[in-house]
Amino acid sequence: MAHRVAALVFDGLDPFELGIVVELFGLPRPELDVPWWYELAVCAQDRAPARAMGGFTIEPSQGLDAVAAADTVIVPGCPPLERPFPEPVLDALRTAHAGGARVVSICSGVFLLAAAGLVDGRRATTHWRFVETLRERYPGVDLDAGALYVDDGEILTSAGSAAGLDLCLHIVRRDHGTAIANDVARRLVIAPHRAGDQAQLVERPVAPPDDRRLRQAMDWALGRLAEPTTLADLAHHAFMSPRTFTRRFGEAVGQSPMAWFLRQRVDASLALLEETDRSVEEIAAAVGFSSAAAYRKQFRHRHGLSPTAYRRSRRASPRRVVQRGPVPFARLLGHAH
DNA sequence: TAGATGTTCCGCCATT
DNA sequence: CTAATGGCGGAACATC
Repeated sequence: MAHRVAALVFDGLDPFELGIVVELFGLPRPELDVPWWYELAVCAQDRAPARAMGGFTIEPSQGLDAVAAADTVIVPGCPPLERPFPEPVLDALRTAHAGGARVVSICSGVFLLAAAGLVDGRRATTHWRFVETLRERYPGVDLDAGALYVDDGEILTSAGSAAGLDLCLHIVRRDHGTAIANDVARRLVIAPHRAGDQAQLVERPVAPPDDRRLRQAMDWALGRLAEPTTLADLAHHAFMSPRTFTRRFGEAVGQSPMAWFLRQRVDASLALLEETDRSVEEIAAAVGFSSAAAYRKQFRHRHGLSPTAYRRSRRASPRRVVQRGPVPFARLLGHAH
C-alpha cells in the first residue's frame, strides 16, 4: 500500500521548498525497512505549467483529481498575496480534507489553507515575513509566530524553507517512528566534504522528547557524563522501570538508552580533541570511558577514524568553519519543541 | 586466545 | 475491551 502525497504548485513557487517535498516523499527508499512508503504527485489545476522562482518551469504530472484523492496534500510556499485563489483549487483542498487527508503547508502555503477555510480557529504558523498579513486577512487563525512548525492533527504548517524540512521529517516520524526518521535525515544531511571514504556523516540531532521524565533523565545523565552510569540509573531518574524506560526511550529518541548515552560521551570528546592537547587516555577518562581501548573502539565505530587521526584532520584545516561535528544534545534540551 | 562474567535490549506475556 | 506496564529469559555484545 502506498500513501499518496500531492504537492500543489503555482506560478511563483519556491523550487527549494518543492524540492524538500520531492526529496522526502518523492524518492524510492528501498533501503528502509518500512511496510509502506510515499507516492508523490506534483499537481496543478489542469496540469498547467508553473513558473518557479529562478526562472524555469515545472510541468505537473497530475491535476486536481490527485489532490482531492490524496492522503496528504502539501502546499509549498508561493507568493500568493495579490490574487485570489481559483475556486477549483480550494475545492480540491476541501475535498481532500473532508476525506480525512492531512493538509500541510510550507512558508506562505498557509494562505491557501486559510483561503479554503481549513485553519480557522486552529493553530498554525508561517514565515515571519507573512505573519502580519496573515493576521490581518485571517484573524480567525490561532497564529503561533514563533514556532518552526505546528502540528495540529491533520493540519500541519511550517515557517521558512528549512522549517519545511523539519516538518516533513516530523511527518515521517509520525508515520514511521523516530528511528526511520533519523535514518532519512542521515541520508539527507550529507557530511561536509572530507577526503577518503564516507566516514563522518553529520547526524541530525534528535529533537528533545515530549515526555518530561525522559528529558529529566537525559539532563541528569548529561550533567554527569563522566560518572559510571547504568541503564537502571537512567530509568530510576525517569521514575520508570528499566523495561518501560527502554521502551519509551526508543519510541521518543529512536535509539536505545545506552546507545544514546555512549554517543553523548563520544560527542563530548570531540571538543576536547579539537581544543585541547590532552592525551587520548585522559580524554577517554574525562568523558566517562572506563578504558582508552573502549573509547577508541566507540570512536572509530562512530566516526570511522581514530581519535588521534580526527584531531590531526582538524588541526590541518583550522579555518574550515563549515566543518563541525554533531551538535551536542545538551544544547538542544533548552529549546522549545 | 579463550573463557567466564556482566550488561543491554527486546520479544513475550501476565497484570494493572 | 484496549492500552500501558514491568518481570522474565535469552541473544548479542562488552569486559575482564
